[in-house]
Amino acid sequence: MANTLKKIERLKHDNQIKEVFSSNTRFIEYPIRVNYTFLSSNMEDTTPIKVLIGCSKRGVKKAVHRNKIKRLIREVYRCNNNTLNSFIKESNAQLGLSIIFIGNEIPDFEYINKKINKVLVRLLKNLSKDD
RNA sequence: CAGUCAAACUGGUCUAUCGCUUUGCGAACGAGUAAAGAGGAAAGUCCGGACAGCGAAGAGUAGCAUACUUCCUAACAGGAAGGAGGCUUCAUUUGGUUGAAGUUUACAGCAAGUGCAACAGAAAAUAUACAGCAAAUUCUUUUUCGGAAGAACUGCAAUAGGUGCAAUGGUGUGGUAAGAGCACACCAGCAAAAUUGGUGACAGUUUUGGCUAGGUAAACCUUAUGCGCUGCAAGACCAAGUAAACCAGCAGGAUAUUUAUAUCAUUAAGUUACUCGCUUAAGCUGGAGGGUAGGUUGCUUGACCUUGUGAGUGAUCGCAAGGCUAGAUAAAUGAUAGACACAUUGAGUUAGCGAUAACUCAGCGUACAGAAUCCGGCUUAUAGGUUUGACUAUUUU
RNA sequence: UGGCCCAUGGUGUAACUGGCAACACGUCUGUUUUUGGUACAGAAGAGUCUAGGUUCGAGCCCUAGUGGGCCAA
Repeated sequence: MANTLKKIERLKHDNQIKEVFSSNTRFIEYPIRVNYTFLSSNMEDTTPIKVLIGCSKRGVKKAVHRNKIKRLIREVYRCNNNTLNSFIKESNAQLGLSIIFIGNEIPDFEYINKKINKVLVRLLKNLSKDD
């Protein structure tokens, strides 16, 4: 299965975003904060994970740098989301996920790679516990 | 030859793998395939427009902006060319006297009104007081009997009484008791008129006038000119459901009559900041349907770009040929690896008397910065490269 | 996207129409006390967010920037 991240796999709708942020399931793996929840079912849309990637304006001032960070996170997530994807598919639900960068400095690829992998492992563990 | 500053232009290239957005093909929002995909400032949001809506679509006031002239432009607080002033340098002169070059100026009005000016200074705008000068007159003292000194009264008008950022034209002569543009000469400067040149700002010349008019408008203000307000989160459309808002029917205060119209009054609502003005309504029943959330559209062919050519000192404009060049929306234009290019640091080799240059290897680095309706400007940021100008230092021949 | 406001000792605020940057709390030193607090006496600590301009002279006026906050939807 190819590592893709299309428009449909992004978390966009206002209500869904509110749903994700109002739930209490979250953790911080500095400099990344993760919120996640299972979304209420939607018949038309069957993508297993909906992801939102963000970066606060307070920490990083320049728009160029924010763009850069978001692109890095997106790239790493895209390359490593296979196991999570298949896991969710088996449980036949829809996961809403938000990944937000809360650091102050501009990271490089290696750092982000390490962090995101850690995050995904931790997320899997948490989800399997809930089941 | 190097460095610094200023201005203008430019703003890395290629390959592989894995991806993203839009559009075309495709029955298909899937798979596949082809094409395209961020700047000179996309930034700040400081001006000006296009485009769109609002007001029963009017008037006045307030408010805001601009400020030498002419031109350019869709428009501008932008630009071009010029005028005037300031500053610097050089030359020149008895002398900032004259000229040249460069640079710079929010450059209408304080000879409309009002206000302000700490400290210092007699005085900060008003002419008076203080200090000062002085003949005559009166008084006092003294005397060498000529006069002298002091006080009062009176006259004088400055600005050199030396403070201040700033001091009421300057020099000289006459004049007088003492003085004063009081008078005169020369110089500087002002106003008015005429005239010459220029589209004009303005410049030159002549005559007359009164002797002099202080600073500050980035103080209030005055004058002239311009501006209606709000902004693509504007606005339009889509399916579902329903309101204090809309439409229809019935009812409705006083007066008049032609009995459904007019006028008047009360209250309320809507009308861009305000005022006037304008519009509408008041209770009951029924109908039809807005906003908000979501989606679609607005959305990219345009005061467009490239090349050539003509007009103009120039900003700019005309003509011809060719081209289509982002359109996202919790927001695409990316990531990894490698090679080259450029800059810099260190080491080495070669050339050269030398400053240095060329080559090889290694390390580190490659600016500012990311479209959000679209254009024209301005401002600010910017590694390296190229060009031009100014300044500084130094080497070699 | 559009609009509005603010920045002054360590902290919170003043400074009127441009003319010596003030106050409180805090800090430090001394006195009082067996010691600490309280009280009393005194001292230090800014050049007003940054850079230009106007002015004889800017915290104040003008221009540009930096940082922070607020509002509409």
